Amino acid sequence: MPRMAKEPARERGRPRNFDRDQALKAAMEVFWAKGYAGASLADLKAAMGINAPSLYAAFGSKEELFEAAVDLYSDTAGVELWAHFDRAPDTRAGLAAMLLAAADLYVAPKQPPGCLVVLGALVGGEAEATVARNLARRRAWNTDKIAQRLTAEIAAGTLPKEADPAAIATFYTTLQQGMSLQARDGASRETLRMIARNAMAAWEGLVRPVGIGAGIDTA
Amino acid sequence: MPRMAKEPARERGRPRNFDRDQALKAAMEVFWAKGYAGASLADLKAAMGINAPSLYAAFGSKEELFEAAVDLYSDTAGVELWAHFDRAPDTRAGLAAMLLAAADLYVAPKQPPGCLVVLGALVGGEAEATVARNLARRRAWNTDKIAQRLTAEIAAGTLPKEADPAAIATFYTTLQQGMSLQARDGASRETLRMIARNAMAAWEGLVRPVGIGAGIDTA
DNA sequence: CCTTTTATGTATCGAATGGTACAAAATTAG
DNA sequence: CTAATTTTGTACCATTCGATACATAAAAGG
Repeated sequence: MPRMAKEPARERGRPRNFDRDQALKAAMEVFWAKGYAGASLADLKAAMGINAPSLYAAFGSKEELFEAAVDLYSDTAGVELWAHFDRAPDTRAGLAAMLLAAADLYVAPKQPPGCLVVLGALVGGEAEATVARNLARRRAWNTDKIAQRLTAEIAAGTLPKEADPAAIATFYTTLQQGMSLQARDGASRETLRMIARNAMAAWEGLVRPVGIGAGIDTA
Repeated sequence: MPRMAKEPARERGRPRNFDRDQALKAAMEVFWAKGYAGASLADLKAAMGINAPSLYAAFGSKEELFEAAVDLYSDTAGVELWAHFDRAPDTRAGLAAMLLAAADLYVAPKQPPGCLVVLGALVGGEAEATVARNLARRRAWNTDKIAQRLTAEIAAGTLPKEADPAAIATFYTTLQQGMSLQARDGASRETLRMIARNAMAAWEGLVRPVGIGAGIDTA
C-alpha cells in the first residue's frame, strides 16, 4: 500500500515543469471564451503553455480536460454565485442576490462574458453531445436547488401553498441563462442588474398565481 | 441588357437538377439543429442531397449559405413570431402573444428545439465571429422593435412616462432567449408557456418602477 | 554507478475540415 | 449541326483537427 500523498511528497519520475492548477485555469478560460468545440487543442496548448503530450498525460483528453475545467468553474465562480443564494434569509432574497451576483460575474473584467455552464456546449454535432449533456445536467441541478428551497418555504408556510416551485425555479433559471446571452451580446453590468431587478418585480405574481387572491393582502 | 427572369425562363447552360429553395430549407434545419460551426459540409451535403460543387455554385460558401438560411428562418419562423407581436392591440398583449408563440415554435415537432437566431452561433473562435456578429445584430433588432413600440405607447400616454423602454424590452428579450435554452434542455411546450405567462406577471412592476406609485392604483 | 519511472519536445498520425480542378453532361444560341 | 454556357460527379487539395510514437531528459530507488 503506497503511502498517502500528504506532503508535496516528490513522485517517482521526472517532475512536470508546469503548474497543473494554473494550466487548468488557463484551459478553463479558453473553454469559457470559445466553448468546448470552439476551443482547439492549439488554443489550449498555447494558453496553458504546454505541449500536447504533457496535456494528455495530465488531463487524458480534450473531453476530460473540459470536465475538469467545468469542475474548476463550479468550484470558483459558480460556488460564489450560489453562496449568495444560500446565505440569503429566504428564497426571494436569495434569487435577488444570486441574479445580482450573476450580473457582476457575467461581465467581470479579465473574464469571458457569460457563464461557462450555460454557453460551454449548447449546440453541435455528436462530438459535443456528451459534454453538452453534462452541462445540461448541471443546469438542471441549479433549477432543482431553487425549487427545493421554494418547496421548503411552502411547507414552512412562508410561501403560499398555491406557489409552483418548479415553475418559479424554471422562470428564474431561464432569466439567468438569458443573462448569459445578454452578456455575450455586450450588455453592461448596469443592464444586467436592471434585468435582475426587474426579474424580482415578477415575484409577487409568481408566488400568488392568478385567481388565488393576488393583490388583496399586499400592503 | 439581359432580359428579366420573369417566367421560369430557361437559363443558358445545363439546368440544375435540385430545388434551390428545398435545399436551402434542408440546410437551415441542419444549422438550426447543430449551429454554424457544428454543421459540417458533410452534414449539409447529405441533408441537401447535393455535392460540394453544386453547393458552392448555388450558395458561394458555408458562411453565405448560413446567412441565406438565417434569412429563410427570419422570413418563415421568425416572421410568424413577430406577426403575433404586431397584430396585438398593445405592447403588453403583443409580448404575451409573441412569447406564447415562441413556446409553441421552440418545441414544434419536426423542428430542432429553440431558435436559430439565438443558438446558431453563440461562442467559438474567429471562424464563427462574423456570423455570430450578424446573429447578434438580428437579436438587437428584435429588442429595438419592442423598445420602439413601448416608446410610442409612452408618447401616446398609454404607458407611464417613468417606464424604461430599453429595460423592459431587454427583459423580455432575455426571457425569450432563455426560453430557447430551456427548449434545448428539453422543456415541454407547457413549461415554456408557463414561463411566458409568468413573464407577463412582471409587467406591472416593470412599467411602474418602484417608488413611483406601484400598487396604489391597482385594482 | 545502474535501473526504474515519469515528463518533455519533436515529429508526426489518420481523419475530418472547408473548398476546388477538371472533364463529362446537358442545355440554349446561332 | 457547332459553339457557348452552366451544372454535375469524381477526385482531390491544403489545412486543421484531436491524439500519439518515440527518443531524450530528469528525477527517485537500489
